[in-house]
Amino acid sequence: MRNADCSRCRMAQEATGSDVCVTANGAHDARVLVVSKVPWSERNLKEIHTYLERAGFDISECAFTSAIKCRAWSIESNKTDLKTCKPYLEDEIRIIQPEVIIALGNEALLATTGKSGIMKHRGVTYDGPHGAKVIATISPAMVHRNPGQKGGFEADLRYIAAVLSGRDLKTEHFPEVYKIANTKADLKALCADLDDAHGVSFDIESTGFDEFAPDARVVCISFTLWGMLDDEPRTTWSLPLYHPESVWRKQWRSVLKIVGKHMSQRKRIAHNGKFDCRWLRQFGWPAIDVTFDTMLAAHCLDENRPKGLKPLAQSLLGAPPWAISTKSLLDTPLDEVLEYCALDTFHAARLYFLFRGQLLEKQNAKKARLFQRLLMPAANEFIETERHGVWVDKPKMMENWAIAQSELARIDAELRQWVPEEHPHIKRLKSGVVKSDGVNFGPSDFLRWFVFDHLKLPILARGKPADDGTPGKPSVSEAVMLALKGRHPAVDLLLERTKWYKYCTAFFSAYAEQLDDNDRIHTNFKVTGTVTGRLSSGKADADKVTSKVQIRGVNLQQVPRDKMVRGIFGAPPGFRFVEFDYSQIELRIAAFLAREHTMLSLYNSGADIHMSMAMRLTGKPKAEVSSHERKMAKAVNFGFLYGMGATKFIGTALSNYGLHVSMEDAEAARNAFFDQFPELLPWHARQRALVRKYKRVQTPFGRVRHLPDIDSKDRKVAAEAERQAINSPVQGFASDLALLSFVLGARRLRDRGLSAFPIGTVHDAVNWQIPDEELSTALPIIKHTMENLPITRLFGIRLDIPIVADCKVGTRWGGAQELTDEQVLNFDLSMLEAA
DNA sequence: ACCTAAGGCGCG
DNA sequence: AAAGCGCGCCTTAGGT
Repeated sequence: MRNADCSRCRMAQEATGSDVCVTANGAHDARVLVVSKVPWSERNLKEIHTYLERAGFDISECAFTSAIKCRAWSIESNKTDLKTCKPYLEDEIRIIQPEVIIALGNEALLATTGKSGIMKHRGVTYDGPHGAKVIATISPAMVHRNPGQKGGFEADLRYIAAVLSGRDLKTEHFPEVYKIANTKADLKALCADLDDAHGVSFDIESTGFDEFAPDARVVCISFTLWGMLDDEPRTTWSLPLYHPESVWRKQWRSVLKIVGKHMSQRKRIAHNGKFDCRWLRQFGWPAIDVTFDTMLAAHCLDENRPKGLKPLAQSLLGAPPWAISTKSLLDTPLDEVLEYCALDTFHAARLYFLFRGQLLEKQNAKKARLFQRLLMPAANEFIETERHGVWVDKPKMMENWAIAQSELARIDAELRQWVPEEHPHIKRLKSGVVKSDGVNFGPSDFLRWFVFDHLKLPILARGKPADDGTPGKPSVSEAVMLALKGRHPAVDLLLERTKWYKYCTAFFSAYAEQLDDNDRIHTNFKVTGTVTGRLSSGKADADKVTSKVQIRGVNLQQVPRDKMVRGIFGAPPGFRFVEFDYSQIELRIAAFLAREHTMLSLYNSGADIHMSMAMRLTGKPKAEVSSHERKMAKAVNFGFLYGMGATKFIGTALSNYGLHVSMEDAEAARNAFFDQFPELLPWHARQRALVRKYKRVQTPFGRVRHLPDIDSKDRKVAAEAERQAINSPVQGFASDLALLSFVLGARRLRDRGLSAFPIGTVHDAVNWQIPDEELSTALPIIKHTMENLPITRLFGIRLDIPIVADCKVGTRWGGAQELTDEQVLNFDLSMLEAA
């Protein structure tokens, strides 16, 4: 069967000797044949052995081969090569007669099943050649390129091992009792079951991400139920709603409302329930929230792991993969959709029992408290916040957008006068006709040609070198352009262009797209979005829906401070936009954690650390330091605080101030910072020692940052983990204080019967929409809440630093008026300057 | 038609 | 020898 003289494919022309037509390695009566794309190297073979053994395989039952038969280094194989080699592979399969073929990667999948699309087909069993079953997963090479895939890869292998053991995994991981509510009697029974249940996990399938879209529909809903004494799910129900085959299609809204009246169980569980609750409230449910969100729990227990329901169920419960076959739910047979949704709730319920158990363990007591007292309430509070969204001054937005566009056009026209008629980036058809003039003043290869080849300006920085060592492309970043400023008029224009370009593409156009009929933009806040505990904001979670529609998100945390942009967000007539932000919260917390007494006393005396740095750097007296210069000094202070070295400082000084700082001066500035605050370096050392010992650090509330990289042999990687160990407790604690302010502030305003509501958080600030007549009541409540958080009662923490929240009020976010403490406490509308 | 990485930049 | 931290989004470039 091996043809040592084979020359059919292009690979064979380069390969010699034993590299030509490589045959299977391993037992020739193997039960399992592992197929990769290209022939196995010793190292790869060793690696896959380890993976397989860990997953429960018996290596003596495995053989290893490849879809491409010849080993060649410089030639990339293609589909034709796969076809050419296929007879050899099929011969091998015929002779070995494996029970199961594991196809690693898309090429192996294609060669064994004829199917393509590894992410879609992974974990599914297909009939392969000569009676063998084929199950595919991703290739180890992909895991190398993208380490985040490792967990899923290992879960797939464990699943295949379980299939091989002859167990019926689908039945093992399927609800014991599964019912579909198709008749009125069923509906009645479902409601009765819901009333009797102690706990329920629920999940919807929807037609999209946006519950406010005119065509938004709930396709179905599922529930998994259990009783008070159960420690596993008992019954799972699926209720078809808006689906072409659904008996309830015409009355889906009223049917949904009926079941919504039976949701008073003690325990309500969902995976990212914020999404489902938002939709359900939109379609008539009362304000149901979730008592235990499995995504939040997963994140709280281990912030580094993937948080999707499927990866969690597969890796932690050993569940077989489940997915929906086609893109649109409405085109998928109803039974499949219902079963898919049912499995979601079933596995969410099982994850609940698992995570609840873990959170009840003694060593997780602090995490459990954080979860119960902060994360769950915050996620539930965001349901209404996201439904409210933020108001936008639409005419103003259109006006500013038009200005940005015309500025951009003006600059582009001016820049074009330096572009010659002929240049290497003109794109021509074969006929010679110009297809495109190739001019692109964005960070493109054209711009690199324009700046460095055509204008002959010097290359000041390069991008990352390629794997083969070829140098990176010349950088056209703002810092480089700033350094070239004045060398050519085009450089100045390019610097000006960046801002307008960004405003048009990233901001105004996205805002316009997202505006609803009430001139509001609804953004998504992810409570599990970061490793430190900060929130992230932007696009909706892609996990929920199998729609392919590209939806841009609006990130409320990166709105430019420029009044031109921030000034279009605000409150509609009769309301005010209010921003409360914690003053220098991270520095205060660093002072608290480091026990840095100089810094602590500075806060009591009201000194401005950033201003002193700005004066030092610019050599100007206080009165002459601009707000921009102070902001840059802030970056320097934070840089040193979190471990920045002198070299980076030189770079910052150059790109931010255009200042050429010598190494000695840089060292001096750094030394001055740490001399001023002598307790900081010992604190850095303590954090480094902590992370080296425990591989993790935590905030006072018990939020944990795991840093396994601390054991890396790469010093750079380990040093990064050390700096993260310094930063994370500060950043995490600061964001938890803001999050608690958001939760308690919203709750207290509601308890007072006010209609004011929070719009969202921006790391150390909370924004609110408040009716004019409520300002005098609401402002003092919010300020008092933020400055006197009950963290001793809730988390057993006592802070000995003053915490200060500054207040800005306006009709718009940008340009809002700062109020003094006195004005906040004794507010009167007449205090506000005319807009 | 899709995917990923990297560069760049908005925010804190 | 060299090393601020944390995000999301857009584009380009290069790939299957």
